[in-house]
Amino acid sequence: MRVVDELCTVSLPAALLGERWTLQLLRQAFLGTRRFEDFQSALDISRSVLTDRLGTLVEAGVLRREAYKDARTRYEYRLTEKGLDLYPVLMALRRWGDRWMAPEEGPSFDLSHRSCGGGVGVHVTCEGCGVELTARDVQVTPPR
Amino acid sequence: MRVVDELCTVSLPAALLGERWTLQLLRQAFLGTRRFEDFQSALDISRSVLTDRLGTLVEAGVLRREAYKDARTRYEYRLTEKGLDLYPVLMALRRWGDRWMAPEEGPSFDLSHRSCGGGVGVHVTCEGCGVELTARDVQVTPPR
DNA sequence: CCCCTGAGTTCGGAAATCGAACCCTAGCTG
DNA sequence: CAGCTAGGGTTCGATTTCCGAACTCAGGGG
Repeated sequence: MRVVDELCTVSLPAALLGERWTLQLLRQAFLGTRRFEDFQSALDISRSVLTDRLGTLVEAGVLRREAYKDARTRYEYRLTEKGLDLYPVLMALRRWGDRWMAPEEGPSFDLSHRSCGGGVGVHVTCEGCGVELTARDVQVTPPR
Repeated sequence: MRVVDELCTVSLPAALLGERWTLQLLRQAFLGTRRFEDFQSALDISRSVLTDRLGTLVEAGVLRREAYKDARTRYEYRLTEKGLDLYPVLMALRRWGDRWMAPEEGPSFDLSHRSCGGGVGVHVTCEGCGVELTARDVQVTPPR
C-alpha cells in the first residue's frame, strides 16, 4: 500500500476490518460472545487463525483480554470503548444487509431500543443543516 | 460457516466486505475511481486479484461494468444503487478512523455537504424516540 | 509495420488458511 | 492419586490465496 496510507481515514480501519474474519468476529462480539471456544464454534474458523485475529484486535485496542474466574481461571475477550464505538459500522452493515441481502423473511434478529422499543436506524446527516445525505450530496476536498 | 448464515443480516455483508481489498476498492470507488488501471495503481493490488475482486463485486451487484468510448472502447466499474447505498458503512468507518486512528493532524480529506458546506455525521438513532443509541442501549431479540 | 495503452490472463514462488492432532493446566471422579 | 474433562491455545502438513512479473490481445498512432 502506497498511496492508500496517505488518503482519508477510511483506509486504516478498512485494512484492519478488511482482514478475513475480523468483521465476523466483531459481529459475534457485539452479540455477546466472549470466549475463545464460543467464537470458534460460532464462526467455524480455524483455531490458529482465531488466535491470530483475536491478537490483532487486542493489539489494535478493539478487544481486551481479561482473566475471570468460573471455578477456575479462564479468559474472555471483551469490546473496549474503542471497540464499542464500532457499533455504527456494524449497524450500517446490518441496515445494508437488510435492504439488499435479506433472506426473504427479513432479518433474523430483531434490534430495538431497550428503553422505548423503537427500531434502530442509521443515518448520514449534515451537521450544519441536518438533512440526510447520500454519496451524491457530499463533496470531497483533498487536503490542500 | 455454519451458524453464521442463520444469524442476523450482518454476516452476509461481512463476508463480502471482509474479503481482502474489497473495502479498499469501495473506498476508491466512492472517491471516483472507475478504471481498472486506476484501481490497480491507487491500491497497489496485484492485477489478478483485482480482476477477481471486481468480478465479485459486479456479481454481488455492487458495481456495474460498463463500456464507454474514449477514442476507443474501454471499460469502467461504477457503483450501482446497491453500491451507493453502502455509503453509510464507509462513512461510519471514516468517523471511527477519525476518532481512533487519525494520523495526528486529522483526516486528510475533507467531506462536506455540497449545498450548505456542513460536516458529515453518522448517527445510530432510535426510530421511535429519536435519541442516539450505543450498543448498550440496544436489545437483541432472537428470531423466536 | 512497430509501438503504445488499457484490460486482462498466466505462472512459479511466497504467504495465509485449513483441519487435525497435540499440549498444558486445574478441577472433578472414583 | 490416577485418570478424565474442558478451556485455550500451539504445531504441522496440505491447500488456497496472493504476489510480481511476464505475456496476451485489440485498436489506434506515427
